[in-house]
Amino acid sequence: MCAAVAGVTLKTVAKAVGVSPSTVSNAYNKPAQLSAALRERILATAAELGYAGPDASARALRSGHAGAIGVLFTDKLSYAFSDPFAVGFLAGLAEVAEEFSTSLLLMPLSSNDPESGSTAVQQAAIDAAAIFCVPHGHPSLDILSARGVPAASTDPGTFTDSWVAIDEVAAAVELGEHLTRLGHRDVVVLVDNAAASGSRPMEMGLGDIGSGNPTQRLEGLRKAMPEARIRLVSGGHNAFESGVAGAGWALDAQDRPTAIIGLSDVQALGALEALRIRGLTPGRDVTVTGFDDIPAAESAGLTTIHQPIKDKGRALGRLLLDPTTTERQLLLPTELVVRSSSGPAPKQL
Amino acid sequence: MCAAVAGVTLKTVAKAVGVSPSTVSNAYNKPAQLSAALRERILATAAELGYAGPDASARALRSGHAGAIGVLFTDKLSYAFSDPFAVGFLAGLAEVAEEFSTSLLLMPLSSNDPESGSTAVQQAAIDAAAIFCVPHGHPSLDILSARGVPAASTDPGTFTDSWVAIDEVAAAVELGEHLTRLGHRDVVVLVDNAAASGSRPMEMGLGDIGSGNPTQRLEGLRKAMPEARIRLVSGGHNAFESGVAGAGWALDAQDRPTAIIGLSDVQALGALEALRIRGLTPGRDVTVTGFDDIPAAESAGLTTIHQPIKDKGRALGRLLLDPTTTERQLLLPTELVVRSSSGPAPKQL
DNA sequence: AGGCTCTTCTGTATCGTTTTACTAGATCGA
DNA sequence: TCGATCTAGTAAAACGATACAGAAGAGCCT
Repeated sequence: MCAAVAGVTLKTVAKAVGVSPSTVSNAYNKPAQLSAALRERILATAAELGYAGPDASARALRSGHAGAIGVLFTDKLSYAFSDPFAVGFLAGLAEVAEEFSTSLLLMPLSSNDPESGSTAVQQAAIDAAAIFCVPHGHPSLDILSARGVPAASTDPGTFTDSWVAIDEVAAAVELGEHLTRLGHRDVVVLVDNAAASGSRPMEMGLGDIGSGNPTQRLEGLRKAMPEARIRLVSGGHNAFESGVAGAGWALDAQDRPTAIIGLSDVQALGALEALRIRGLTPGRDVTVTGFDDIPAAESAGLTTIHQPIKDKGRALGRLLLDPTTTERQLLLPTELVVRSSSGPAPKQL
Repeated sequence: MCAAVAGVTLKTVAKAVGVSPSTVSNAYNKPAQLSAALRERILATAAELGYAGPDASARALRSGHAGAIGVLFTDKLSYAFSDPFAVGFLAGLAEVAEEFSTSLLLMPLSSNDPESGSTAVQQAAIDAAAIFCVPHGHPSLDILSARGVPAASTDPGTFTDSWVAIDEVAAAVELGEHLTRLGHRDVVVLVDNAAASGSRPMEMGLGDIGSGNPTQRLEGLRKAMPEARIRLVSGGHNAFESGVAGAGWALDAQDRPTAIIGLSDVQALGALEALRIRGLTPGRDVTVTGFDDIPAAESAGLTTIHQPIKDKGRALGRLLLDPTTTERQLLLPTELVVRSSSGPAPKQL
């Protein structure tokens, strides 16, 4: 009830009750080790003195575990929350974390000097780390790997060999084949690129794509659409607005593509908005497809690749927290979901 | 690069280089305190030995701050992510956290025995805590308050006197007046109630409502609709599905209300879905309103109360992290946003 | 009574840092 | 040349808890 009084430690309480510090510690951590009566007395005295229970940092130091797992996110932490895909992953992860009464530590990715120990990834007291769609070669990954905390990733290509992923290439092939069947031979792919942020949308080269998911999805598309012209366009980082901008650019260009492929659903939804603004009908005038199948994709009628994102979070959580987990590498199933936003390519003039 | 080698501490490095531990510590924390050459040498040796930088827990213990702020969420952590309102708040909070290179520690609310020190709220090493829509009287609040960490809440009624809130009553009055003007005299309010979860939707008394936002919003409604019959219905915890269920129950009842008021947008959106299923048109057959104005509310044409949720997160973050902040109590503006889901009450037969 | 196990509690070392006060030598203005 | 001010570094004491090895006493069996 009453607020903690500064300077009151376990030792203070021990002295007040007249027992050893170990006993007080046990009162909190191993109730079985001491008589109920004494425990009662200790807790009462503690309350009286304004002692709020063992200090978290001290406990973490001595006992060697922090009761929290770190989460490393794509790009800016604040963007992460704008993508329902990421949020779905978090929800799954949180579910498992709750089960093990472990907290989730969301760490901002530092683009700082990796040598200064001041980055969150360095500072964070965590028992393990979940890596969510962090581009290969990001400095924070090096720091994390150097720290030696157990880690699991959503990407098989990260330093750790614990991961939960989908077969990105195969999924993209499935989508590409769908588009090929519909006769699309000229497509624009909306990619995430922080560099294009703020400035106007621009066409990208393969080198501008962060390795990881994006490259693999592109690889699959190329494989399934060997005869198509595939252009890469970015309207900024992964977000709805970037989709609007990037797709808008493509639609207004001289040679309008017959299909626009968002590498994520948020971008694809942005593309749908760009169509709407221009009075174009998705699936008839221009085909739009996404990736991930976030909830909003369904009501928007977006053709996309479904992946069980919440399960991904759950599985990753288990990998980190559940010692009985044996499979360290999981490939989750995906499925092409065809909705109204994709249709046959209009005959070219 | 190479993974951390267990057992290598700051001391080991110090011995290897032939300097004192303090100097090694300084090499990481206060580069200005030692010659660049020596620092270089220390860092090199550290890398060679597989030392990954100062241990986070030890640093936290000794220096007294953890580099993280805790976030206490409504109900289950995993539900939190299903409400875009909560997610928006988090995004704002994350923005500020990033600025101060501080991590966000999401803690599952324990419904456990508050005496066992095993709850996340107890264990967490945090410098401060953000309290987001936690119902009054929740045990975790007591624990938190007892720990004596600086805290800020989205609710003026919590133990701390730092808060960022909206005038809930006034907002509800505005909404209620809108409905009164439209002639609604028989309304159902969809409330959050974990107890109704799983079971069938049910009518609630005032006592079943968690104190905090919900009570105040109700108070405002009553004030603005003095002549109306107001029923409370819950389809479970705060979620889309509960809205579908609760609204469905109300719509199928003998005496159908002319308006359904979701105490949150997610519930209201669920209500819209319930209307859709039954072939009813929102705003004509039945009026539906929400609270919060999440992004999806706009495209759904939902009449609702807009509040700057991301700003709320940002402001709360500042309250916790920015020492130059002086105003400890902030009231953010709200605005009634009228869209197509509200319309005049149909003439009663 | 002697030996055995249980229960309940004690003391102390230790976890890996950062902090504080302090020192030896260099630099400098007068 | 003298004291004052800086610089680059050291030594030892915290920080607040938990782990570990034991010890005193109770209870039980033979």
